Amino acid sequence: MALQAVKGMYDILPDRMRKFEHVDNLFKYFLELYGYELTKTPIVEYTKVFQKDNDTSDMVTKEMFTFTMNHKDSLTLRPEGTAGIIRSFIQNKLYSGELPVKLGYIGEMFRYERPQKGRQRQFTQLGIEALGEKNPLLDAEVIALGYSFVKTLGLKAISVCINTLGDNSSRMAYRQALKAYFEQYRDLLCLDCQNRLDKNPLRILDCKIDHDKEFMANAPKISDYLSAEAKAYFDAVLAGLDLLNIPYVIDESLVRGLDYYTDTVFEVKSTHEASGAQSTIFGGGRYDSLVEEMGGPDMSGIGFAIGEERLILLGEAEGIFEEEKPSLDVYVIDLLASDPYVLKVATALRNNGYKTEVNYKKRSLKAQFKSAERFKARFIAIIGEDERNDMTVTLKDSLDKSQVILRFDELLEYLDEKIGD
RNA sequence: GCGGUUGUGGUGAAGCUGGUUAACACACCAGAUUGUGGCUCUGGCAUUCGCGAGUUCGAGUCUCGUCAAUCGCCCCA
Repeated sequence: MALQAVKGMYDILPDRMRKFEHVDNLFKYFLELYGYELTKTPIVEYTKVFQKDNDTSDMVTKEMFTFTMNHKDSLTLRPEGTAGIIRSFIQNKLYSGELPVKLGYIGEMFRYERPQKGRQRQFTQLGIEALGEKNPLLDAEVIALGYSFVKTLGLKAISVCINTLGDNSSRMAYRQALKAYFEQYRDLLCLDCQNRLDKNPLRILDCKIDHDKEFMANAPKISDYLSAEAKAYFDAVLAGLDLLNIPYVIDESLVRGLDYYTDTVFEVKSTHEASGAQSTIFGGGRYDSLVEEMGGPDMSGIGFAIGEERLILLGEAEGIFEEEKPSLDVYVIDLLASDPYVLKVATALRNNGYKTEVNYKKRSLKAQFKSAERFKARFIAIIGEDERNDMTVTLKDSLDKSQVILRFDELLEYLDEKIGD
């Protein structure tokens, strides 16, 4: 069988790569604006890094690329960015300096899931984590960073959903209440939800099948189980968003997949039809206990991760990218079939900052002109026997089709005048 | 892990109830035009229909399997 890429993993070819570059650059700009520093952690971690005690999410139980090397440690291709960053934060004792520590990352993540639109087995996340400070204004600021990044990129059809899970004790109490409530209706729940009832009752709330059933309406609400502090905290986050003019929707069924979140959780979704079943562009939230659980100091953190492929998919649907391949300054036509003088000219051009392409192939002048056109070359330099012998270049301007013969040492000066800024 | 749909050249695709030379268009290459881009014209470009079996005198067309893509469920960025 012919060789092919692994299922769910895709090549990023030049046309698409330009879009990734564009998105990456804007993201890096926002990191700078908000004082986050770019970091890189390994793609592979010990499996323990991703396995929390009493974690019930499917992602951790069955959707990871996990393997064992030399019958020793179990390793896992990272399914998300936060755990690795926190491991690094603890291992490198970053908590001993100025707080919060604000880190950003761009990297590949791996999840063993069935691929579909907006879901790949290898995908890229752009993320940030702010560690070591718990303040509702910081929460608002983190959301603001992501929101304005996505807005500045050019996406229009987006909506910010936010919720609070309360602190650990609020959350526990709520979870118990939900479980008790749904237990009464166990037989009425769909099969998936009967399963969720034991594993993760919060997830029942946003089940698509059971959503409209009668007993849903009276299910306990998180807002009734929040401690006074948790309630005040959430209100302060919302006030922060109001202040920043960020529109949001409070969604009490928003619980997020990973179990470590406490207090603020949020998701930014696309409302564009092209998003298919995967409409979440980015999501994140605050985690009070994760750092400590992983062996670090008792510090809270907050972060989010953006799915870059999804972002690009939507960007394409909303037409925010320039499709044009970058143009060339000069295309050098070689009529002599690989004469060193041709390379000398091309190199001189490149050394002076002109994007230059050379034809090395032996083919007709006509074919070379067509090639130059495909590259969208502004100038076409023709080198044949006469030019080589006289150390000149025939230069044709593709805009007005005018043509001049220049001595080699005049060429750069001429171009500087024509296109140099 | 579960379900639906699809799979013909570089691309978009035609191919009727199985009948033997796999349309057409674009792109690409060459030439007409041996130093000039467009147009036009001429010619070239799938030993073969994702892959493997089977049914048949005969399979791109039917059956099974397999791989892949795609959409949805689950889960999630």
